[in-house]
Amino acid sequence: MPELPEVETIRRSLLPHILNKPISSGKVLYERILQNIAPEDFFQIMVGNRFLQLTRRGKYLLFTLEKDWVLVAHLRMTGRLLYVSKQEIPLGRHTSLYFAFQEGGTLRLEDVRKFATVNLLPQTQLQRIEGLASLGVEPLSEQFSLEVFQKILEGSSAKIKGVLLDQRRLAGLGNIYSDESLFLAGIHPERAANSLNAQEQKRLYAAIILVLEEALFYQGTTLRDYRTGRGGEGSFQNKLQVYGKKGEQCPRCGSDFAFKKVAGRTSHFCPVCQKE
DNA sequence: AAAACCGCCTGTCGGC
DNA sequence: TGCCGACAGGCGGTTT
Repeated sequence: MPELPEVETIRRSLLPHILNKPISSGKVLYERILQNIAPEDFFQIMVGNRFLQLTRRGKYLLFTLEKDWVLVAHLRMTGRLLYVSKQEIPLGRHTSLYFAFQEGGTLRLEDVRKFATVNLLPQTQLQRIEGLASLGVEPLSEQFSLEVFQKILEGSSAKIKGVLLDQRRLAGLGNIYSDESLFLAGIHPERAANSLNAQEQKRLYAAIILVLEEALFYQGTTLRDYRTGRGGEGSFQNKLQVYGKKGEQCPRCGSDFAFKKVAGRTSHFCPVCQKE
């Protein structure tokens, strides 16, 4: 499931292929992907237009177009964004939307489970996308200081796992990197966020940054659906310590890993290294 | 006000 | 072998 490192990898891998190329045509095959606009209006704006910039905020990708339009994409669970150089290659079975560039090549959004969303709106209206407007701090930015993180933790008595997943507090963590960060820091997912002592706060802060940076270096985690913008697989799945390790033992202490639903998601942790 | 729960979707897997 | 329920998890909306 694309989290921050995956979405950032997609951004970087699409960037060299899609900028400043006039869009000559396109099609929506799953209409409900368009959140705020009808297909006819959508293509009226898109055809003849060009992507000028591609940026990321949390798990959102923002394609800036001419005339101040912005296409905002969120891949949710199984969405993929792919640049395919040969226009003739048939569309995948789960293609929801594609654009063809005048000079050849297509940009495609594929999504098995159809949760992905696309909005097209003027730059000045971006705040209309509630989830985007309310995003918290970017964990790989300079704004994410230890002090900022401490404020987040101390401001909530909810379970730490739920706080890490709350995009309004911290933008970009999903289930995989939350579990990996908590394991690395040795903190139980059900601890109250405001119960962490200064040392634990610091460990978790460092763990989040380390895990995200390493995952980004390895171009994300491909367990099933995730692909880069060019169709490649990431390799951080080979570096996972705890996520998906059912039936295996903790590399640190040898105990059997534990599993439990916390904040609605399966949490993976070591019951010995991560005491409640 | 915050937290828990549900619906959206389809493919995969384990059990019988 | 084939069927079926459970499960995967991000997020918005609803309920508690």
